[in-house]
Amino acid sequence: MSIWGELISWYEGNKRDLPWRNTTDAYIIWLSEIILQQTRVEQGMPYFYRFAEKYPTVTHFAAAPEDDILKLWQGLGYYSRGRNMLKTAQLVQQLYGGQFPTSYEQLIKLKGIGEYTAAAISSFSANEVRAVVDGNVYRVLARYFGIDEPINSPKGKKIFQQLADEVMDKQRPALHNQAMMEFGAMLCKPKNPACGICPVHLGCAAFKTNATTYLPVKLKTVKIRKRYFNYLLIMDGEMLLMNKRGESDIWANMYDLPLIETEALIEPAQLFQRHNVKEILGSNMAIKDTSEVIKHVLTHQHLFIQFIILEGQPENLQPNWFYTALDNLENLAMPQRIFIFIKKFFNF
DNA sequence: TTCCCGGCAA
DNA sequence: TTGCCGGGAA
Repeated sequence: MSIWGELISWYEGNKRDLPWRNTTDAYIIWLSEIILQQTRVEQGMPYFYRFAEKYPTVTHFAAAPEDDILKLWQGLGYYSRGRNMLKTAQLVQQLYGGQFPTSYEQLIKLKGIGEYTAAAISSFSANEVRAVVDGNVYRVLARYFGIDEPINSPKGKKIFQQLADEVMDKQRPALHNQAMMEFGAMLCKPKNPACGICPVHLGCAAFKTNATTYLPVKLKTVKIRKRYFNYLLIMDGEMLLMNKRGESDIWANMYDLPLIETEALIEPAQLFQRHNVKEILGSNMAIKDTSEVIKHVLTHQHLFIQFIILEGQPENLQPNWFYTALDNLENLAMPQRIFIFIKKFFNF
């Protein structure tokens, strides 16, 4: 018995009775697996029943208009799943005469079927020895073996797939895969796992070291914010109007030029139509020139910077604005982009 | 209200 | 790598 024997016993005693678990019909299993991609069982269940009733075989499915599929899919999200299903159903109809394939190699070629789904269908319908690795399996393996390799890096994915293959109960692939996933969904949950009643907690690395909260490790996908910086270049005689930055944003406490940030790229002329800008600058300023838009890439933000050269004096200086002599510019700490522009502009 | 979760395709 | 979607938890 593999180390997961306990798990399979637990599964057999505690599994939910789900409709797609009582069949080896690859079409029905495919239907359920696609619906359950990125989707909770409770949410997918009613959809599964509707699809299975309306399209009892892949031949029925293949004959459906796309509009009907999408209508039935409505509310499930990730609508490309529905569109891909139709393509796959039609292909299965053509290539295999409506006999849904059960081998991993055939399945993986179909639209909307990736490694996970191919492993699931082939193991459930034909007991092919293919270890499924879904979100549940990542979690169970990371915790049980105490692996802190990120599960969403290419390297991590490879490691976890290999491990899953290695520890798989090869005598009963379908049962093993079901057990792993059910266990992850019911006991080894993302938050507050039920270690107290876990059948394998004694062998679990994360349980022993109290690390379930930290495993699995997932790389944060830093979402990049786009920001649009409109810098104003304003002179008073030989003095340049500068801005001292606050401490809550990038370039904290450094110096740059008076800045008007917008949610999108904007023409300087448009910018000056804005109520809040008018209020600060008044009506005595004219646009003399505008620089190219410079893209400045930071880890978590992309800045689109343009410099607007103005003539005249603003009516209201903001609290952090001040005039300084040009020969003092060398002494002020500025972001490199700003410094380069100013240096070039004043030719020093 | 925001955050987190999750397979596949391009 | 990023976009695709909706639901449930925080």
